[in-house]
Amino acid sequence: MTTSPSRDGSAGHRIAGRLRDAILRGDYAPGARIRQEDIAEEFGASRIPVREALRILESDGLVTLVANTGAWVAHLSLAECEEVYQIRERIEPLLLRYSLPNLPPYTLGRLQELADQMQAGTDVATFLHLDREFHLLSYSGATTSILGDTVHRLWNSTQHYRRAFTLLIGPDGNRAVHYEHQLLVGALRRGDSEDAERVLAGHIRRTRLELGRHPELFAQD
Amino acid sequence: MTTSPSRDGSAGHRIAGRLRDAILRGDYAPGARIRQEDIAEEFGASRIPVREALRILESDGLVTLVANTGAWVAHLSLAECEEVYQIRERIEPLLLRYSLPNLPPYTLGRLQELADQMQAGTDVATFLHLDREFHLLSYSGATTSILGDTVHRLWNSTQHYRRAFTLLIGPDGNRAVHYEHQLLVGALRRGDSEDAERVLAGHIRRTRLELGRHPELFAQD
DNA sequence: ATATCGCAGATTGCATCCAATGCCAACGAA
DNA sequence: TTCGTTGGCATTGGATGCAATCTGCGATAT
Repeated sequence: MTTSPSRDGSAGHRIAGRLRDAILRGDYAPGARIRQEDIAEEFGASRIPVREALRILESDGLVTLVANTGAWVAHLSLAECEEVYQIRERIEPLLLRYSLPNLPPYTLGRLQELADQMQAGTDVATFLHLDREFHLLSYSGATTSILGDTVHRLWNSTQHYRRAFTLLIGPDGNRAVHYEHQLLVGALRRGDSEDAERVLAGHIRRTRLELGRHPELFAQD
Repeated sequence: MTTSPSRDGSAGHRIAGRLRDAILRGDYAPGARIRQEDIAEEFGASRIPVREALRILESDGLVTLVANTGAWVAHLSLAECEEVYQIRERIEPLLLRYSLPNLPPYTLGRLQELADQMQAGTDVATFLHLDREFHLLSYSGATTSILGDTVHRLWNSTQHYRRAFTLLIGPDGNRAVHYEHQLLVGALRRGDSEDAERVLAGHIRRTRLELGRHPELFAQD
C-alpha cells in the first residue's frame, strides 16, 4: 500500500507519461498539432484526463497550449535553444556539485562504462540514450527537488534538437564529446568537484556553440 | 459581450491568476490545504477550471498536488530555499545581461526612483512590492522566453519566505540591500553589464546567507 | 491500554453532455 | 479581381452526475 500504486494512479499522469515518451522519442515532430480527441481515443479515455496531461506536458516545456485554439508539440527557435544551453551551462555544474558527494562507487563505475561505450561507437539512437543516461546518472546523487526538476525540463525541451544535431553529424561527429566525458568521469572519481564543474560547463558551452553553427535545424514550417 | 468578462483567456487562467495573487499576497499560508470545491464556489465556477488553475499554479511552484488526495500551498524547507537562491544567483545575472542592452532610458530612470524610494524607507508590504518591481523591471528588456519564465517561477516560489524574512528584520534590517540596489542601478546606467552581473550575484548570494541564519522561518508543522 | 481492522463521510477523478470560441470557405459588393 | 462579411463546421472549454480513492473515527480483539 506504500509501494507505488498511486504513482501512475491518475489517468492524466499515465497519459502524460506515455505522451512524453512519444515526444522525446521523436514520434511527434515539433510544431505538430495535438488534438485532444485523437489522444483520448488512442488511450481509451475521455478528453478530461487528456487536458490534464497536456497541462502537465506544457509545464514540462514539451507542449504549447493556446486557449480556445489547441495544443502543439513545442518547438524552439535557435535563440531559445541557445538560451536553454546558457541556463544549463550555469546550473548543471551546481547540480553536479550537489550530487558528487553522494555518488556511490557503483554509480561511478557505471558512468565509466557509459563513457567507454559511447566512445567505442554506436548508432545515433543508442548514443542519445546513453548520453542522456550518462548525464542524468551523474546528477542522481543530488537530493535537490527544484534544481533537479528544472534540469530535467531543460533536457526534455531540447531533446529533439539534440537528436537532430546528432543525426546530422553522427555520434562520432566530434571526438571532443568523448574526451570531455572521460575527463568528467575522471574528475568525479577523484571527487574533484571543481574540476568536474569546469569540464561540464565547457562541455555544455561547446555544444551550444556547435548548435549555433547549424541554424538549419531550426527552420520554421 | 453582454455576458461575463470571460474573454480574457479561459476561466482556468482567470482563477489561476487570482489564486496566484492571493498566495503571493500571503492570504494562504504555506502548507494550507486547498479544496477544489471551496475555490470553485468562491469563483462561481465548477471544479474543472479549478483543477486547471491548480495545475497551472503547480507548474508555477506555488501549489503541491498529490493524486487522489488534494492540493496544498507549496512550502519549502530551508535547504530547498537555499537551492532556489543558488539557482537564482547563477541565472539572474544571465537574464540581466540579456536585458541590459534593451532597457530604455525611461526604465533606467524608474529603476533609480525605485531604489531611492526603498532606501528612503517604507513599510514592509510596500518594500516587498517595490523590491519585486525593481528586480523584475531590470529584466524587462530581455526578450527571452524560457529564462524569464524560470526566473519568475523562482521568485514566486520564494515570495512567502522573502516576506517572512523582511517582517522579521524590517525593511531596513540590512542597509547593504539598498547599497547593492544603488550599485546595480549605477552599473545599469553605465551599461556595464559585467559589473551589474557581479553586483546582482552578490546581492542574491548575501540574501541566501542571511536566510540561512534564520531556520526558524522554515519550521515544519 | 494499545494496536488493528473496518465502515462512513468527505474529497478527488473521470465520463457524458452542452455551450462558447476560433477557423475557413463560400458568397457578395466595390 | 480583390477585399470584407457571414455562415457553417470543427475543436476546445465548462457544468453536472457518478465512480474510485483516501482520511478519520470507532469498535473489537489481544
